Amino acid sequence: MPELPEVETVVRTLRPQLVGQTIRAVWSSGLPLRMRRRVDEAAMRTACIGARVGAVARRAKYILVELERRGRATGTLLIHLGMTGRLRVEARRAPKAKHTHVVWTLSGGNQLRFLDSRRFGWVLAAPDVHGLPELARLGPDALARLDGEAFAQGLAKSSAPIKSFLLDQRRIAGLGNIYVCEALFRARIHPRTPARRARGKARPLLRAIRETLELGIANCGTSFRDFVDANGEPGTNLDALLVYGRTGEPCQRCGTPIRRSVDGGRSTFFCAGCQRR
DNA sequence: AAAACACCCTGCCTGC
DNA sequence: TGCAGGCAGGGTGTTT
Repeated sequence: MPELPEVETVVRTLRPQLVGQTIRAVWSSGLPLRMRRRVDEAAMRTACIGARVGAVARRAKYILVELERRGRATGTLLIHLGMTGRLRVEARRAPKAKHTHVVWTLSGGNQLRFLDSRRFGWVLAAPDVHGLPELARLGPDALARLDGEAFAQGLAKSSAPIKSFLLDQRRIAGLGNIYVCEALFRARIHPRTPARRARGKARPLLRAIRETLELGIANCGTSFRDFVDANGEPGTNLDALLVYGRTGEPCQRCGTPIRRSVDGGRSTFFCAGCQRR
């Protein structure tokens, strides 16, 4: 479900509720999550119980809850929301909603809860998560200061459609289907353009990506179906989308009806007038 | 090595 | 009202 702006929104709403809290207990449903992997409850307990939350950060679409003991960093709780993952902070006595898979009890009397109906999300805790392949293979964060020249060189070496290129988290990390469609529209690049042919547009494309993501964050995320932040609030970015989900509506730049195609099994929205092959 | 595809899972919406 | 089919913003492993 969530892409970079949604994850950033969750992190921002989570941070004030978690930092300074000590984790007292951990529970998990035992059901398998992403790739049929179960949460390693023993490792989770070892890393979390008695630890204090020092910071809450984001790397691409991952949430990092930094743990410390006696003021020293001792580990990280790593969370990926997948498609339908949600984090909520609720009173300990509040009933556990359906699809609750992990619960961390906090010193203040609340619980952090991870819910995920489709179970495409992932949760783990470890002393050092940075060497894990999940994080190690990520490309530069899409909101980091990106090197336009390096990005252009990456484009030049790939024949994949530009949409696939941008969705590949090893190239640039944090974009998903919605924001890729939006960024390509802003940059006037057809989604099926071979990456190497978009090389000359590397800088405008990076600018479009940044604008798209910053707008998404300013609007607290896109709530297309059911995205909500850690307080249960939906974002308002749906209204700001220019092409995604707008099949048949006139392009806001040229009036051509927005088209939908399917690429690699995923919906693509674009304007055939502005985004020429 | 890179690109294309199948797969993981539930919920919701559409059309019959 | 029920049911089948299609669709969904994620990543990963396997095949080509």
